[in-house]
Amino acid sequence: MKPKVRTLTLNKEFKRAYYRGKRRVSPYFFCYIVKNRHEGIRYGLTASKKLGNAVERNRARRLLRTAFLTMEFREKENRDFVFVARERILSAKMPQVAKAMEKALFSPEGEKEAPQKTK
RNA sequence: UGAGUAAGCUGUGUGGCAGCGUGCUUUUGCAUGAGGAAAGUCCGAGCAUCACAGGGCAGGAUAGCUGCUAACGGCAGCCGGAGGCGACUCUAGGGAAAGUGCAACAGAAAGAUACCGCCAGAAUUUCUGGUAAGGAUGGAAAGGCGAGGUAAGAGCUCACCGGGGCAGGGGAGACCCUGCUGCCAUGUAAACCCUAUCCGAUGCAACGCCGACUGGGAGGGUAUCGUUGGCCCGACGCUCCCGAAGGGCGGCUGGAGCAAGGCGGCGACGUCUUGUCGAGAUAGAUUGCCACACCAGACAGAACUCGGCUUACAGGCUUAGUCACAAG
RNA sequence: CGGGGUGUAGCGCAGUUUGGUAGCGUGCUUGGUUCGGGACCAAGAGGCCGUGAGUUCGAGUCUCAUCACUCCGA
Repeated sequence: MKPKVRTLTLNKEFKRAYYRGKRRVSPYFFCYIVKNRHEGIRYGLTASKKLGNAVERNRARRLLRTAFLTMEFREKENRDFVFVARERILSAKMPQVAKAMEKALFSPEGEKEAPQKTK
């Protein structure tokens, strides 16, 4: 029922998302969305060392992956998603993360263009 | 009953639905799926590639003895030392008469001497000689303490204690015991150093195979170079780089393996029999929801594999000694 | 997987080799100078040397363990 979802692996693809992508913010993660050509839906997960030890990083990635795979997409969509975990996700539960992701991905059309960087 | 010591075990469990990795079946399922530290990467090995006639220097590591082990800087038992009433715990524990260095300040003096003092002589407030018993300084002051002895003193002599040497005895050895002799040289080697033993280098991103020379690249750069283009993405060029870096497969999990029992040993451990197969990912797999139980779940996630060490850790459980009090 | 470096006053750094007194610049406080401020001059405060053990008479310094940050190679 769902199309096969590929993962992003190359450093190049992540950097492209950071430079070109649209940035969404949530208390639990950042999300970079960028269009691609004919690749379908792809996603990449990032949990930095600042987040905690290996157990906590694994948990953050698991929550994001499980939440992402339950999302429903249109048939012929070509997009890359890159998620960067934030610290608060460690104290979150699954329904909260799923709700936040739904809001970040499908909500308002008036999507912000990579909002003001603090620097 | 209270206090305290040592050793070890466990590390949420069960069920349902959905989902993930691997293997086998094949399109439906079945089996299996993180730890005692998987961690830190501090040691030791296996394995792989390269180098290599033999030896030495340099450099590094270790440091009581005997054993265990594939090996070790690990472990066991014992010896010496330190702490504790005790159970017990801790211990980098070779060499300072091979040599060099250092010991601030204080103190007269830091292994060499006389400041005060004491005694003797000259001399009349100083000099000479003797003296380490006393004072003072210091972490350390002429082996310690008592008696004899002396002008005053001193291992000068003696008893005890301590240290060195020699002899005898015990022990596998470290070392211990006894006797004799007879007191000159402090500390520091986690200062240089000396002695003994050990160490070739690199690490699974090792290494092997497939695929490629009309050249190839699926690598890096360029959000600020060029072409295409209104702009963005993208493609091609450009430039840097590679000589297979990328990809696929092997290496990759059956091993100094694990469990139970017997035998040998104080023990570390060895050996025999029987049984058993318990992750193998490659951006990296264990989760989500529900139910029940327990006073409620800590530290924490395999990345080639083992043996140790070190560090982190909620709660629970077991065993063996000790001391104090009370009762028998 | 492997190999290094750093941690000292609010901030930036010496001192560690060769163990005994912890210093420099800037900032801070007080006083002077000026009508006032700045600059300048003088004086002063501020440090359990990342943490914990050990060696030593004595440790910022030597040894071991540990924590944090950071760099390099494959």
